[in-house]
Amino acid sequence: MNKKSNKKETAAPLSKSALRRQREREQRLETILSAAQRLFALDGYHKASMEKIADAAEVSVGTLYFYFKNKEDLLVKLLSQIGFDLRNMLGSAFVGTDISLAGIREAGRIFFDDFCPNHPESLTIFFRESVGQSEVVEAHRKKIFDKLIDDVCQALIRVSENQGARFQSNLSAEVMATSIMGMFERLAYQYLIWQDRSADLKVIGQDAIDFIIGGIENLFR
Amino acid sequence: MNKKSNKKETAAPLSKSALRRQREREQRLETILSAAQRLFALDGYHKASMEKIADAAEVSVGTLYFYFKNKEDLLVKLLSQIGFDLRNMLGSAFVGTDISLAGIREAGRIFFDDFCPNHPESLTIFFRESVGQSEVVEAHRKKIFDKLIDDVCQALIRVSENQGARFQSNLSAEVMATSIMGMFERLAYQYLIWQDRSADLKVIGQDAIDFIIGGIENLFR
Amino acid sequence: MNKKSNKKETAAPLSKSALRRQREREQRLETILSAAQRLFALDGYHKASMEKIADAAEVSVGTLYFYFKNKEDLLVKLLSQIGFDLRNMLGSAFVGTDISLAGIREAGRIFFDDFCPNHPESLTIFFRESVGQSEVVEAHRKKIFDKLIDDVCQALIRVSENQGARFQSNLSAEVMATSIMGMFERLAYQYLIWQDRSADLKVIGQDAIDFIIGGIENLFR
Amino acid sequence: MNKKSNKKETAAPLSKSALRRQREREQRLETILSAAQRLFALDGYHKASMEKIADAAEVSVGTLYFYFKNKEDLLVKLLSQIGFDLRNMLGSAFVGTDISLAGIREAGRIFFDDFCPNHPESLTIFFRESVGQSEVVEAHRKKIFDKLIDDVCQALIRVSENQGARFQSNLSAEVMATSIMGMFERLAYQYLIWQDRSADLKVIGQDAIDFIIGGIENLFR
DNA sequence: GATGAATGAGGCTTCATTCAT
DNA sequence: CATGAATGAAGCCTCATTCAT
Repeated sequence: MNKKSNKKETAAPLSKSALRRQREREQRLETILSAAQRLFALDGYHKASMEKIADAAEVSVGTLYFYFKNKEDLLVKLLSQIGFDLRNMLGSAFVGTDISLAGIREAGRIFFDDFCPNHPESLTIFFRESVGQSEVVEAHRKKIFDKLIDDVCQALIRVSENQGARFQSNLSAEVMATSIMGMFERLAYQYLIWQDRSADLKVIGQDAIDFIIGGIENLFR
Repeated sequence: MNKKSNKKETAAPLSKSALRRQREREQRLETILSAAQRLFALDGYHKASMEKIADAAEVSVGTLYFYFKNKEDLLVKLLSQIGFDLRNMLGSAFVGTDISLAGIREAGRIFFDDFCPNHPESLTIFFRESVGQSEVVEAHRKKIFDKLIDDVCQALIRVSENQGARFQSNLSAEVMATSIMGMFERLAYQYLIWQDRSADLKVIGQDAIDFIIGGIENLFR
Repeated sequence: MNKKSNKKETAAPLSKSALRRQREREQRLETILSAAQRLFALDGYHKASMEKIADAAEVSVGTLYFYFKNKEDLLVKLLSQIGFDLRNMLGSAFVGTDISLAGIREAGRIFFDDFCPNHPESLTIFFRESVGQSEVVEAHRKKIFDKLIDDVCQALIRVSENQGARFQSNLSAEVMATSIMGMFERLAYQYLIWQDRSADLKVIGQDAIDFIIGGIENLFR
Repeated sequence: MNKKSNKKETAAPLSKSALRRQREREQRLETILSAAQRLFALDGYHKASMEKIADAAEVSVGTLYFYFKNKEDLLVKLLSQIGFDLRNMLGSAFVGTDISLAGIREAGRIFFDDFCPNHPESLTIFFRESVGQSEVVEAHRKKIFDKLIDDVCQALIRVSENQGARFQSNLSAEVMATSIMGMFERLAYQYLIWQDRSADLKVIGQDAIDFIIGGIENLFR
C-alpha cells in the first residue's frame, strides 16, 4: 500500500485546521458506523448494501472505502464498538462482586434494564447479524464473548475465594460464566429481537438473576 | 442393487415399483439434505452454492430444485429435521421430570453426552448458519426454539406442582426454560463449534446441569 | 430518483466537469439503447442476452444495470423512444389536416417514405419484438398506440367539423384511426419486416393512403 | 424417432380397437392443444411451461413430447388450427364477393360478430403470443397471413373485373388486402385483447366495413 | 404408449470493490 | 479527500428436453 507519508504528522502539536480535520474525520466515521448499525439491524447484514449504507450516511461509496477496508471491516469495527460498550457497562458491575453476589445482580440489572431497552440494534447485530458471516467476524465475536465470559469468570472466582468455597470442577467457573452469557443472549433474542416485550424485561431480568444466583450457590461445595 | 423380483407377487396398495420409486425418492432427498448439512456447516450457508451442494450430493442443480423450492427451502427443511431430532431426543427426558428433577438432569446428559458429539453439524446449522438469514428462516428457528422452550417449561411447571412450590413470577417458568436453552446453546457454541473440546463436554454438561438445578430451586418459594 | 441534493445544483450552473459528465452519461445511455435496438431487432428480444448487449455496447453487464433497472426496463425505454420518434414525425403532419385531408396524406407519406426506410429496426421492435413480452411492456405499447390513434382521431374529428359532416357512429373516428394504425402496422410488417420491399414502399404507401382517403369519405354522412 | 408406422395406411380396414385407439389419440391431441391454447393466451407463451400445460391437459410431460416434437411445434400446430379456422370462416364469404362487395361485408361481419366473441383466445395467440417467437413460428404466421390476404386479394380482383375497373397500381389489390387484414388485427387487439369491449364490436365492425368499402371504391379508376 | 424424475445449459441479476476525476 | 460510474465474478434459478421404467 502506498501511504504517502504526511510530513505534518511527524511535526509538532497539530495545527488548528489539522485538529478540526481530525474531529470531522471522527464524526464522519461515527456517522457511517451509526448508519451501518441501523441498516444491518433493520435489513440484515447481506441486504444492507454498501450503497444503501453510503446513502444513509450521506456519503459516497468511495468514502466508505476510505474509512473501512471493506464491508467485513465495517462489521468488525461495529462489533468492536458494541463489545466495548457492553463490557464498559457490565464490567464495573462485575468488578464489584463480593460474597453477596451483588455485582452479579447489578450486572444483570444493567443489562436487562439499561442496555436492552437502549441499545436493541447493538444486540441485534451482536447476537444475530454478525453470526456466521465469516471466519474473521466469528473470530471477533469469539474474542468479545471470551472477554465478557472472562469478566464474569473473574467475578465468580473472587466470590468463591471470599466464601472459601470451591468449585465442583476446575471448569465450573468458566462453564457458569458461559452459561450466564448464554442466558443473557437468548433472553434478549427471545424477548427483544423476536418479540418486543421490553416492558416485561425488568421482571424477566429479575427472574433470570435469581436463577443465576441459585445456580451459582449450588455449584459451591 | 437387489431389484430383481417377481412381478406376480405384487398385491398391495402400492405396486412394488411405486414403492421402490418412493423409497428412492426419499433416499435422494436424504442424500441432498445430508450433503447440504455438511456443506452449510463446513463452508457456511452463503459460501455453499447450490452447484457445490449438487456436486456433493452427486445430482444436478435441477434435481435440487425438483426436491426443494429454493435454497432457503433447503435450509428450512434441514432446520425442521434438526428441530425434530432435538425434540425427539430431549422431549422424552423432560417428560420424565418429577420432584427429583431427574428428567432435567437426563435431558442435559443426553444433550451434552449424546447429541453434541454425534451431531455437531446439526448444532452448527441450528446455532450458527441459520441465524439471521431471512425472515422465513428466522420464523422457523423461532418456532423450534419455542417448542423446545415449551417442553422445558412444561417440565418445570410439573415439578413446581409436585413440590407444591410456586414461582416467583408468572413468567418465571418461561424465563428459566429460555435460560436453559440459552445455556445449552452457548455452551455448545463455545465448546463444540468454536473450540473442539468435546472431550470436556461431559464435565461441562455436569456443571451446567448442577447450575440449572440450583437455579431452579432458588426460584421456588 | 433518490439523488441526494447536490450542493452544486443549488449553488450555480453546472461546472464544466459536471457538464461533461452528464454529456458522457447521456452518450453512454444512447450507446446502450442503440446496441439493444440493434440486437433486439436482429436476434429477437429473448435471444439477445444482457451479456451480448453489453458486449455490443462495449460496456460491462454491470453498467447496463446502472443505467436500466432490468432487461424489461431497457425494452420499455427503447419503446418510449420509438414512440416519441414516431409521434414526433407523424404528429405535426396530422395537425395540419384540414378539409383536403392533406395532413393525412402527408403523414402517410412520412411514414412510408421516411420512417420505414430509415428506422426499420425501430419498427421491428415496436411491431414485433415488444409484442406479448410482459404486462408492463404491453401497457407501454398500448399507451403509445393510444396516443398515435388519438392523434389521428383528432385530425379526423377536425376534418369532419370542417366539412360539416357527421360520423356514422360516435365510435367511427376512433375506429377509423385504429384502422389506419393497423394498416400502417401490417403493411410495414409485411413489406419491411417479413420481406424487404422497401423499394416498393412508395407505391404501397400511395395506395394505402388512397384507400384511407376513400374510406374516410365513405364514413361521412 | 417419431416415425408413425405406415402399415395402417396400406393395410385393410382398421380393426375396432385400432379405430378406438386412433379416436382416443385424436381426442388427447385435441385436449392438449386446447390446454395449451388456454395457457398461452392466459399466461403468455413463455410463462406457460410444458409442465403447466401437461398439468392442465391432465397428461404427463412425456406425453406432450409424444404428440409434439417440442414446445415450438405445439405453438405451430395451434397456429395452423387457428389459421384453418379463420380461413374456413372467412373464406366462403370472400368467395361470394361480387360487384356489390357483399362478400367483403359478410366476411367483416363474420369476423367481428362471430369469430371475435367466440374465439378470443385464438386471436390472442395469433395476434400476440405467436409474434416474434422464432423464425419457424414467424414463417408459419406469415404463411397464414399470406393465405388470408390472398383470399381477400382474389375477392378484390374479382370485384374489379366485374366492375370493369382497374386498380391504380398493380400492387393495389395486395395492398388493400393487407390493409384490411391489418385493420382486423388492430381492431381485435385494441377492443378485444387490450380492452374487453366485445359489446361494441358489432358497431365497430360496421364502421370498419364501411371504411373498407369506401377505401376500395376509391382505388378503382 | 405413458410417466415423471433428472438433466444442465444459459439467463438475469446483485453487489463488493476499484479508480479516474 | 470525496465522488460515483464502471466493473465482472459469482450466484440463483428456470425450463425445455430426455429416457429408463
